[in-house]
Amino acid sequence: MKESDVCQVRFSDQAKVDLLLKRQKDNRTMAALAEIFRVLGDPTRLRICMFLSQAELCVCDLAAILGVSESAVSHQLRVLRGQRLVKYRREGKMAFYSLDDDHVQALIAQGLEHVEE
Amino acid sequence: MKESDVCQVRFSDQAKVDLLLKRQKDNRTMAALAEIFRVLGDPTRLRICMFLSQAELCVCDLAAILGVSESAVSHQLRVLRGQRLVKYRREGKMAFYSLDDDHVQALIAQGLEHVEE
DNA sequence: CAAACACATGAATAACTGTTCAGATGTTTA
DNA sequence: TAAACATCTGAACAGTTATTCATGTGTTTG
Repeated sequence: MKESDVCQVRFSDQAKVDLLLKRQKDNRTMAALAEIFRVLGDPTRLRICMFLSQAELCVCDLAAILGVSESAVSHQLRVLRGQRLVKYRREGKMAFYSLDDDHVQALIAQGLEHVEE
Repeated sequence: MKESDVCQVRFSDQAKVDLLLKRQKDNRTMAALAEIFRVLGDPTRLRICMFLSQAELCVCDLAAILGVSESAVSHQLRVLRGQRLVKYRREGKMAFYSLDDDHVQALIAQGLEHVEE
């Protein structure tokens, strides 16, 4: 019987499993990474990021463009802020949002490559 | 009163809004992209992809490494398969999974750059 | 100062999601 | 052929989440 014909774990190929477990990123990093993807995984938030990659926009601009309420946009912007995906600049009563850094745009571009294969 | 002091939409700066709306990706592409991010946004699925980027693994290997039930892994692999993020190779009763293409790994690497700033 | 305005926030609700459990499918072994 | 095995699948439940609604905060305008 070939070794590869059997589920390794049941035959305690602990070396292989241990190696993978040892090499893995720490839990905090993985949780943070999953969180970034999760945040970009909502259509409204993703579209916000797409538009912000092209222009600095205020809340009601975004609401009008996206076709959702300003309240909904504000809630989502808070989530995006929490992951440092967007930043904002206050000017009087206005709040102008933009992407926090270039990583976000690069991440979206990378995702598009997979989608538009 | 400066034009930038006012929310453009209320003053119907339709040119700006229309330009962004015209430039935007079509709904299908955006939905697909959000879906990719959403799928990678679950810690279990993300960890599966991380491990599969290092080795071809069967379901019970993954279950052992992740510390979750084989059923849960199988369910999540189906989701990953649905987005063509992973593929599998049958060999008797075993199913060996691996990443579908290099985009996935590139996407995760790009995400890590943002997290490990 | 009072009203209008842009935005933020808390609570509530409806919709969604990941895991578990029980059972099914198809393959291999004794 | 029967039992063991690896995997898959449907239903159900608990936990999470995005939006709405009402209200609060701070700024600007008349």
